[in-house]
Amino acid sequence: MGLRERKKEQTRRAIEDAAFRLFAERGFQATTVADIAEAADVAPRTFFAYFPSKEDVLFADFDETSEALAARLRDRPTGESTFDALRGWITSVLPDLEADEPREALRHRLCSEYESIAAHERHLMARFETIIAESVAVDLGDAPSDLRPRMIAAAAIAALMAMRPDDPGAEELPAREKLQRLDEALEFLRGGVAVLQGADVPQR
Amino acid sequence: MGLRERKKEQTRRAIEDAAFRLFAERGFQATTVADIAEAADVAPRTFFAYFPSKEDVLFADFDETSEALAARLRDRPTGESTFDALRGWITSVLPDLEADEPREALRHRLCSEYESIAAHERHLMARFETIIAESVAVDLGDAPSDLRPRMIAAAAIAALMAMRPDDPGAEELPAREKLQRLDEALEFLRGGVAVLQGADVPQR
DNA sequence: GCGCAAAGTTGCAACCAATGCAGATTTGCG
DNA sequence: CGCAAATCTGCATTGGTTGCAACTTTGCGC
Repeated sequence: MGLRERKKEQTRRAIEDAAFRLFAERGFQATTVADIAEAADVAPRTFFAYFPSKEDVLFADFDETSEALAARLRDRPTGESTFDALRGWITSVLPDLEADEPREALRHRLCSEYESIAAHERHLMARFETIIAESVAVDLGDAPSDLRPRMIAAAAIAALMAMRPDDPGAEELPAREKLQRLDEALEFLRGGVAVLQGADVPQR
Repeated sequence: MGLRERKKEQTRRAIEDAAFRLFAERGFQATTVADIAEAADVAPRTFFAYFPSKEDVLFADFDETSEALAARLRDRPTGESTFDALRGWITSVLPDLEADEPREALRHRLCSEYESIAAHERHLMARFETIIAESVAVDLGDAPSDLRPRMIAAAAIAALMAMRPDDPGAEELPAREKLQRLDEALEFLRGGVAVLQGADVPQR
C-alpha cells in the first residue's frame, strides 16, 4: 500500500476519532463539522471528501460490515442454512463489537437522543435486511421480493438489534447470555419457516 | 370547532397540498421550502410552525394513524389476538389508502429516490413496530422489551410495508389479493408463535 | 361594540450542513 | 527531474432550520 493510501487512511481515522471524541464530549448537535475538521487538522471542506454527511461518520464501518455479511452468506458451504451462517458470522463478529464498545455505546446513545441519527441507522439496517432476505430466499426457493424471506429477515434484524449493548432487555448481558438469546431467536425463525413450508402456502 | 382551529386546519392543508403538488412536479430536492410556502400563500417561516421539517410534510398523517392503531390494539375485545386486531385495522384502513393512492405512490417513489426520505419513513415505521410489539407482549405474557414480541412485530411491519402499492412483488395486486397476502403473513406469525410457545423457550 | 389576552403569522438575522468550482499541493512513476 | 493524477483547500453559494421580536387576528368577558 503506497504512501498515498496510507495517508488517506490516516486522515480518515483522524476525522473519525475527532468526531467521536467531540460527539461524546459535547453531543451531536453542539458539534459542527468545522469543529471536527479543526480537531482533525484538516479543512472543513475535506471532511466531505471522506464522509457524505455528518451522520455518516458515525456509521463509517457499516459499508464494510454489510459487505462482509453479504460475502459470508453468499459463500456459505452447501447445506449450511442462512440461519447457521448468520450465527457463525455473528459469533465471529462479537469480539470486535466488545472491543469497540465505547463507540457502540455512544452510537446507541445518540440514536435515542437524535431522531435523524436513529433514522439513519434504521436506513442502514434495511440494507442488512435485504442481504438476509436474499439469502433466505435462496434457501426457500422464493423470490427475494416475496413475503416470506422479507418477514424472516426483518425478524432476524430485530434480533440483531436487540443484541446490542444498552438495549432495553439486554443491558448487562455477558456474551454467553447473548448467544443464548441469539439461539432463541434463530429457533423462532426456524419454527416459523417450518410452519410455512409445511403449510404449503402459495407464494406469488 | 372555532374559526381559529378551522383556519389552522385549512392552512395545514394548503401547505400539504402545495408540497405534494410541487414534489410531484419538480421532485423533492428541486422544491424549496420557500417554494412550498409561496404556493400555499404563507410566509416561509410559517411552514415550520406546522411541520418540523421538509420531510415531515410527506408523513403528516403518520401521527394520527399510529395513534389510531395503538387505540385499536389497546381497546380490542378480550379474546381477540393482536393479529386479529391488526387484520381488522388494516382492512378498515385499506379503503383510505386506495383513495389516497397518488400520494401514497409519490411517497413511495420519493423513498426510493432519496435516502433521507427512506430513512425518515423507516424511523416512523419503528414507532408502529413498538406499538405492535407492546400488544403482542400482552398476548404472550412477555415484557415489551423481550425478544419474541419484537421479532414478531418486525415481521408484521415487513408484511405491512410489502402491501403498499408499487412494492416489488405486489405491483398490480387488487385489494382482494392483498388481503390474501396479509393472511399468509399472519399465518406465518401465528405459526412462529405456536412453535415458540410449544417449545417453552425461557425468556429473560 | 370594546378592549384585552392568547394564539397565530411574519420578517429578519443568523447558523450550519452540504456542494460546486478552481487553484494550490502532493504523490506516483517514468 | 518533470509530468499527470489524485488530494486538499479556500471561497462562494444554496437552502434547511431556528430564535426573536413585532404585528395581526381571534376568542371572550364586559
